[in-house]
Amino acid sequence: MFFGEYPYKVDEKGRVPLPPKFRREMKEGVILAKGMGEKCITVYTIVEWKRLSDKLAEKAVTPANLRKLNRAIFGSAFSASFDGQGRIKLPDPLRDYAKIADTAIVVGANTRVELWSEEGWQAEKPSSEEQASQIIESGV
Amino acid sequence: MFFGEYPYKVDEKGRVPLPPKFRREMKEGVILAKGMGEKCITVYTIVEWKRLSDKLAEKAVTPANLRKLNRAIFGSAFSASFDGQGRIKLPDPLRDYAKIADTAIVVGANTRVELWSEEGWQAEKPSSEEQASQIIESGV
DNA sequence: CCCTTTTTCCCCACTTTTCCCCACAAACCT
DNA sequence: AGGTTTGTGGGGAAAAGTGGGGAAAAAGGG
Repeated sequence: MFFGEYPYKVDEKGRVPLPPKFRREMKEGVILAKGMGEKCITVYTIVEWKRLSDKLAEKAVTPANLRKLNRAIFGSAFSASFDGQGRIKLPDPLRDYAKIADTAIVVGANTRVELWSEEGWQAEKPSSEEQASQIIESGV
Repeated sequence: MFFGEYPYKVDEKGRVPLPPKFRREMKEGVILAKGMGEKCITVYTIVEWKRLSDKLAEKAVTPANLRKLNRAIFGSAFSASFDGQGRIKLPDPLRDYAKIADTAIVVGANTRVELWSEEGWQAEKPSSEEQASQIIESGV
């Protein structure tokens, strides 16, 4: 379970730390992929990634469909592991996609972790909060 | 069950005590999150947090919806535990959000606890009392 | 195919923050 | 009144954030 919002520096080598609490649930490394729909990088634990890709595969009705799906999902995914300081290297294609320059906002989103550029996060946050408050006001 | 209203100092390290009576129901630590709608910090027991987040997740109708919800709810939540003196460290993003400077008003609100800035609480209290008396007058 | 250049990865180093512990004074309870 | 609990402050050890050097591996060009 991942919580919270943490700003981290991305150094010249493209490395970003994740919070120690997150690392402890990611000992076997992580899968980095494009955020679905959103301009961010999604960080999956290995088990979460397996669950997701299995679930998607079930949904593909035709073989051609499945091939396209696999291409899209696996084509933009990279595995990564931590260096001695708890950092991962962001693959350039993903870093470009999310427009992350020298600061990354690490956001815990329950089963997943997301990496945002400062600007991207400033834009997304209100929209997510809006969505959330609608659901909350509809009665909890 | 949490009662009452207590002012506490926030020290230079961002630590706030909770009343001993509250602590005793929070031995396994707490989850701090943004007040929903209000500019305060909400303190949940672990079980209360689980109940809330599960309930919210049920309400999401689409995957995109659920992603935004998780982002908003979990992204602004932090886990915390008590030091030897019964204090917790307020995460900077939440402290900023609630505009808590050097004094926090700790308010017991039945299943939850809230942390307010002095000014925020002065503004909110009359509005809550007003609302409450309307509900009470409508028949208890 | 080999040599050069670039990238990756592991290690070390420094600074800041966090967390755990101790200390004291005020309040409370009996 | 005396002992216990609680509010408040701070010191110091440990952990985390940040930056960089250099060997190994990969890529690219002649």
